[in-house]
Amino acid sequence: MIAVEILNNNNLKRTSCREGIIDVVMNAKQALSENEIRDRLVGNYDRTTFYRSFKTLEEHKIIHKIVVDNQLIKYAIDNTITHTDEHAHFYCNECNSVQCMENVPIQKYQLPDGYSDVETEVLIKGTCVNCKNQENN
Amino acid sequence: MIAVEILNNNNLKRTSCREGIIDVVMNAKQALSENEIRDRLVGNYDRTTFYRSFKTLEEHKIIHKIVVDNQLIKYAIDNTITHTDEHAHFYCNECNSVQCMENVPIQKYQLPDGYSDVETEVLIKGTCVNCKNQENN
DNA sequence: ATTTCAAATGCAACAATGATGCAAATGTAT
DNA sequence: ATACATTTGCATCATTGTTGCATTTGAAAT
Repeated sequence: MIAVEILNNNNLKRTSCREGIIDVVMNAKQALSENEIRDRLVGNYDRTTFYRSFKTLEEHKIIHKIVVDNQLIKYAIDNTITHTDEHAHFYCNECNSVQCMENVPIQKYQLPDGYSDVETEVLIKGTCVNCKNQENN
Repeated sequence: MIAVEILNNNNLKRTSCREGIIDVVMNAKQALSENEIRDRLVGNYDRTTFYRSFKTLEEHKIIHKIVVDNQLIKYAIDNTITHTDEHAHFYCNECNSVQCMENVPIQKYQLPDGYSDVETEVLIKGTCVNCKNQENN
């Protein structure tokens, strides 16, 4: 799926800012922060425009936020776009990268009586494979 | 354990702001937002003092943050104080409350080769028992 | 109880971020 | 090509995170 199609499917106007954000996020191997995305965008957009484009894409569940300790915010393409299942996210304490663990499904949690769950977020923190390999050199 | 002991154990000076925050958070049945804690405090403290007290208590792992969608931040007493295991947190989509699910332990996730995990955060979103009961009335 | 000194507070100030109103520019359906 | 609703860019404001510094306070030593 390409950015334009995604916008059309969601009845959103195809503006270069929105298109650019989707392209960058879809092609990234890792989740990216707002600044990382802005740096990779071709055009230069007003802070407000960028902020509103993000908000729109989030509201339409095209991209989603991953928050680490309320400090670091990274964005990734949503499951509904890539047609993958809900998955855990991994945060590397060493290189501060965030990765979608597409092969690590969210497990089911047994809640006390009366509670019903709709969605579960899992953030695993540790050392990623790149940082581990570097240690061995 | 009482607030003064906790401060002593961590080699922190016993100031009324710190003591107050710990008291409020320990006695709360749910995790509280910064404003909810401030409202329940007896004294009136400068914004910076309050902010720095929070930071200190977090750094010493006396209280911990729970973040929901990077919008809502709630605080609760840390596991190391209450001597409970790591547990999932529950966010109620209806009343916006955050509760520590002390009886819902974090499950183990199998990561791809080369990844090592240190800590896992789980946030379950849904409807809490209070809100469910209200629906039936 | 008084003295002493490092630590914490309160205040000013600044940066970053979230948010809104509005005129101008742009996308898209006709 | 035209028309109109949507989006953009700019100004502006609120909130929050952060730091420097003079003053105050907690707690240890006397």
